[in-house]
Amino acid sequence: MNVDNAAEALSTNDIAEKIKSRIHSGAYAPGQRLIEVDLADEYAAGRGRIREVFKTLVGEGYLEFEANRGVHVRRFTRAEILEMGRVREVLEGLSARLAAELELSADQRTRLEAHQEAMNRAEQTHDVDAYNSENFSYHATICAIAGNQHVEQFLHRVRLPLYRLQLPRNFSSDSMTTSNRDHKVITAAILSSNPDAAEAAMRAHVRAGNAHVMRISEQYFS
Amino acid sequence: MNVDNAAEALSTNDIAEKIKSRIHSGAYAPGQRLIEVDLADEYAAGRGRIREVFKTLVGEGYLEFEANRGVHVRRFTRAEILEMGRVREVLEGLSARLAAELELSADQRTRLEAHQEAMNRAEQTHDVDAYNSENFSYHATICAIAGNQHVEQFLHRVRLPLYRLQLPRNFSSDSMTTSNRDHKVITAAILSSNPDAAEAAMRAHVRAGNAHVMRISEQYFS
DNA sequence: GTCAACATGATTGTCGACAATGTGTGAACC
DNA sequence: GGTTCACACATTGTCGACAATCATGTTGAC
Repeated sequence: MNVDNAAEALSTNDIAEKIKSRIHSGAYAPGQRLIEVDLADEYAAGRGRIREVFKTLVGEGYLEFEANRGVHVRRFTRAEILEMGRVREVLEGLSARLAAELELSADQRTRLEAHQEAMNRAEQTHDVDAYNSENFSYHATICAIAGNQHVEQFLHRVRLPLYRLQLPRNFSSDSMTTSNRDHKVITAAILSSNPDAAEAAMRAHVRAGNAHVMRISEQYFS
Repeated sequence: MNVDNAAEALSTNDIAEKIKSRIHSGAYAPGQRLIEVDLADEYAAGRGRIREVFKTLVGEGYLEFEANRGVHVRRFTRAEILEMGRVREVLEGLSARLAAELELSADQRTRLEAHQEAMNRAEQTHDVDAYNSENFSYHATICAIAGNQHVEQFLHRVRLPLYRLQLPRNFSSDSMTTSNRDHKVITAAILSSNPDAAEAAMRAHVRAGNAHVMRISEQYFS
């Protein structure tokens, strides 16, 4: 497309981040094959560097590798997403548990409450986009409070398919209310340092989300 | 050491497997730096290929990368192992739950029972090595029955530090009895299709193992 | 018209060479 | 003797070239 893809020197890490964000945004669509020389050209790098980035992104679950065919953007079937959903259930549950086990700092409490209130506002004003966005931040915040690197890393991986399914109609105004009811229970459990309740509520919450995936139209899985 | 490292052509995959097994066996010790040109020489490959293998193994948690310093074998602190232990707890729990949710085939029942009986025998004969080995197979079997790719993959990652800690004295004859008591409960829960019981028992079992790690001498973490 | 064999182009697989970076050693100076 | 600078060595970072492989389209025989 662009003729002037001269660009300045990008570090190998920058390239990886750019490719990831293009996958998230859908600029690189699920199933799309990525040609080494094209990207090398586009990012002003040699093929070797692109290849190494590919290997890293395969490891992170963004790309899939096929011998002598290179890589293509990972495509998730409904069955795979549900399989990942089961894992997400227990990991989000652990995340909530770990957060509830800690004595939260004032700052952590404030952040958690702020996200909860933002979701409450979005719910009342029926702002689906805002709710969606805050929903992600909320879960990320709990994960950050939990402070377990592996939980964070693994959760990121099993959440990958959701980013692409993160469409406005993913939340109807109705399911938004249901979802936020769960959030309030989780928030309360964490703030009152009740690990068992926090984990149980979070697991139920994610399980409900998975049930939602089961009802989504087949077209989204292409 | 060897002068005659001529060797035949190894596929890139073979190289990755060989490096992994050397890490497991301790031939490449935790913290040891791996020099690209040395391995390229040893495995009769170019440096580029070795670099790509490194990227893959970093992604799998075997190696750690440092800018301009290459890679070294991942070293786990006690705190990290305990952090991974928390994740292992819920993932092994999920593994047991998923297995218990299924209608097991005759073959699956047989395999599970065979491992349980092998552990029983090892317990009675106080054969710590056999018990250790069967213990790993037992957990792997449950995981295989569960049939969730992500559970399997993630569990493999959080089990990594245990392979190196898999030393004879890891199980005293006493703790072997305690451990196997858990196993019997888990096996029964899976065979009788009781997911809640299976998960709860497995979580308690892993939690006990983590408590054991907390008491291990500091020397093992080097 | 159909199919096989072949030729061709596109893409990945692999290597070696050179540049950039970091590390350690030794000499010069205070 | 101790500190600092500079040089040499070891190692990683990057690229371009060539070989191997795969996909596709074309030719020719039946």
